[in-house]
Amino acid sequence: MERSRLENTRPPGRPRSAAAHGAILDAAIALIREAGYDALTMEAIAARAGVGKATVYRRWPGKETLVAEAIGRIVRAVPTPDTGSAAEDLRTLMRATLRMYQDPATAPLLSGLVAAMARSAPIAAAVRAEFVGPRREGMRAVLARGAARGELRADTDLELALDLLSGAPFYRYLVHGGAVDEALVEGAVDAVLRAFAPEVGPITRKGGG
Amino acid sequence: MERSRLENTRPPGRPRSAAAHGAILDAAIALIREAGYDALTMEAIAARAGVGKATVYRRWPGKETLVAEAIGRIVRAVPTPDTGSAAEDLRTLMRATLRMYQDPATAPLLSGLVAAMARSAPIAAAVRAEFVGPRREGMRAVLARGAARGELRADTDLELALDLLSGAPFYRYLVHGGAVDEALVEGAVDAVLRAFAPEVGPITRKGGG
DNA sequence: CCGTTTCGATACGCTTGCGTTCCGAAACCC
DNA sequence: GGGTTTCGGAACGCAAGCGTATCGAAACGG
Repeated sequence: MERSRLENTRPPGRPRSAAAHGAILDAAIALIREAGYDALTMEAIAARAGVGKATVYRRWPGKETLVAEAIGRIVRAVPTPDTGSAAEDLRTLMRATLRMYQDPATAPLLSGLVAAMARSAPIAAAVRAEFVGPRREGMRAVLARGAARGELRADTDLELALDLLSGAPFYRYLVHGGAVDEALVEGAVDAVLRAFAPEVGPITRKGGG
Repeated sequence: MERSRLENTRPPGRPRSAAAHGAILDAAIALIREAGYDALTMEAIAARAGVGKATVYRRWPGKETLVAEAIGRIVRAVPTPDTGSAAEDLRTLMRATLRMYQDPATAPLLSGLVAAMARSAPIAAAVRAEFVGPRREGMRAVLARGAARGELRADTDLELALDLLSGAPFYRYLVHGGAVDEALVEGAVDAVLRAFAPEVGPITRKGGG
């Protein structure tokens, strides 16, 4: 292969193990799940990954940047539904959110991530870019399509609607401690749909799709 | 004063300083504000309070119980309005919430408290009892009165409404990073009022007050 | 085969914070 | 004044985690 040599002149010596790289990131996520962000130690990461500490420090200068990169591994690819009904699409998305809160392997991550975000701007940026952003954009698209279709008021404050939908289960889980269940997410969707329903005017029946 | 001697037989020796007690709790809160819960150290608390570490450990067995007691000092006495209009009362309460989020001395506490709650059940209980509970009960009372008065649907899910109202600014501040401003809290109140408005029946005009 | 680099593993020095213990001084009761 | 306890302050031993250094072995290019 001449190409690879010409394109990025492979440095001499033994190449870095991609497997080790991935194992380290996976170990970091697993440990955050189990004990939270601030119980996370570089030693534990290396041990869990079956890797020497030097192998970790060779790749990342410290815990912060490592975690920032690992964030992207938490949850992947939440497909954005588009059935033609904002109500149905919202329910689909919120049920996926519900699953996350009910998953004992994922929910404990939340408080750790919140704490990490508050303390580190790079981590906050990474969480928003890799984790919050994509989900929020998907939901925003659903709401925007609903507004365009007339299911929601044209002047709906999408950001407010998004924060209402995402904030309710988030707040209940982290602060209030109540049950994050189907009733909550369904209720939140219904409430938002009612709150931003178009004015009940002269015609306006239901059959829009 | 014979009474005090008879009632609780004061122990011999120099009595514990109430001033030191308060200074320690205040110092703990001040330090959480400045650097977050997990940057909080017993040494820093004692130093800030102008107190020896022994004086701290004589009163609390560790950081956790100390913080649990200090929580009550963060914010005091949020009077529950009762003007006869749930809309107006809600706006009053949410504006108080807004002030908390906009206060640079208070807002940074939130993420620290969330992290502390996630790690310690006693702290979680203390935060809910001293901080979240009273505010939530006040707002629940406002909503309940509104429902009784017919401003809200009789079957309104109060817990859901509360989580929507409190969750939106909470989520925006901690996760999304957007501006927590008047538009957000006013919008949230309006949205909840619309979401749980009684069915638009025959009469129902606006003049309720 | 030789030089270079990474590999997993271990040991090291360093810092930080915990919780305890001591000190002389002060405050309280008898 | 004597006995007791707390006071603020400092020192202590201990444990944990950081980031670096070193080891022999292994994986590459030339």
